[in-house]
Amino acid sequence: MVKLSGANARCPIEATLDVLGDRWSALILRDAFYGVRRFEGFRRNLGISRKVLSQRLSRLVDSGVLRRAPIPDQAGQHEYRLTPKGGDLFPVLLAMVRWGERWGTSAAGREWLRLVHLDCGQPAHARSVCDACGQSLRLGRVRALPGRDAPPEAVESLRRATRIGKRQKG
Amino acid sequence: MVKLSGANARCPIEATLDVLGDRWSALILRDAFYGVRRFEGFRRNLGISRKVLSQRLSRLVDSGVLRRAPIPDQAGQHEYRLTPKGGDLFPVLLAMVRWGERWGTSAAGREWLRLVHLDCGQPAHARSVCDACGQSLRLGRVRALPGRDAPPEAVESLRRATRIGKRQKG
DNA sequence: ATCATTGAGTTCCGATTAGAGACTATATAG
DNA sequence: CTATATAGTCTCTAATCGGAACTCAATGAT
Repeated sequence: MVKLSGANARCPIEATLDVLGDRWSALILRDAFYGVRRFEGFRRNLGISRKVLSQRLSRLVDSGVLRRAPIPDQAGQHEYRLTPKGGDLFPVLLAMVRWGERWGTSAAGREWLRLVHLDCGQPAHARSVCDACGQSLRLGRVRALPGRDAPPEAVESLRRATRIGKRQKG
Repeated sequence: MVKLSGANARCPIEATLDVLGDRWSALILRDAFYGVRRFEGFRRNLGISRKVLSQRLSRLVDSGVLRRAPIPDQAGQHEYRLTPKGGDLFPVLLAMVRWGERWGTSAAGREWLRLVHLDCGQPAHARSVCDACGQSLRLGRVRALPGRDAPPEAVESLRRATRIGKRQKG
């Protein structure tokens, strides 16, 4: 599952999944947003094996969302911090929080996590709005089209999406 | 990676990852948003093996984000459609698109996918705003605290997050 | 009526990956 | 000089993946 899928490798969602599409990587980033920075911190919080944690951290550093920085006055030790590229994943995590609060198993009425928006003091519930008009982006009101630089395979995929199996007889 | 992590299983992000935390599941949902509905449609678009596709679809149906519906006048055939629970994952996908467009490998200036917001006719770029005050939710301006119903382990995790390894000497 | 095709899976196999746990290396504390 | 914490690496077994072949039902073509 590490391999990219060739022609689709540039689809923006797949690009994001290269970083977040693995459960452990996503959880590590979640913890990074919570403020965890050190190897042992991630390990204890997540209960992940050292081997896998080591691999995932390396991969996250390689892909530029975390950076491995030495700790001053603490020779030989270092910490993993979010880069701007990594911090920009915040909206994805927020959207996940939102969904989990609404639909997660036995989430009904439960408050596991309290995110507070410091600018207004209210609980931070994320809403997706259109950057251009400011209105909520709702599923039937957004149309997906192949972009200017979509490879032919992708154009075909998108065009084929609704048609497969509809058995166009004529 | 299928197992839930015990005490943390109710964290809303983990609840979301139970559905989206596997690359194939995420890609299947992406295709579902594009309009793909049938087994062979997913298979051809994704190049996924039949076995894994079958497993993933079953899991997505079991978790309630897709529903398996018979096709009228097409005996024995059926299609997979997003449920309201599944459709509500749209903001997560939109946030992923946004990140991939900004940071994906060689995404610079490329337009692979064109999402159009039908309400305003402009390209649909998602922005995360606070449901309460309407302002953008930015990383440093959101504080994570244990919620009312957080289990003790989670409280400790969140409290420990920034402290591990800081070697509190006193 | 028979044969081929398509849709939707299931089964088997070899290769990859995950997780548990032991081992290592370095630095600090006592 | 020994014990402990940090940050890994190594080994072994068990689960999982992709690919290919096989199944089975419903059409479509001859």
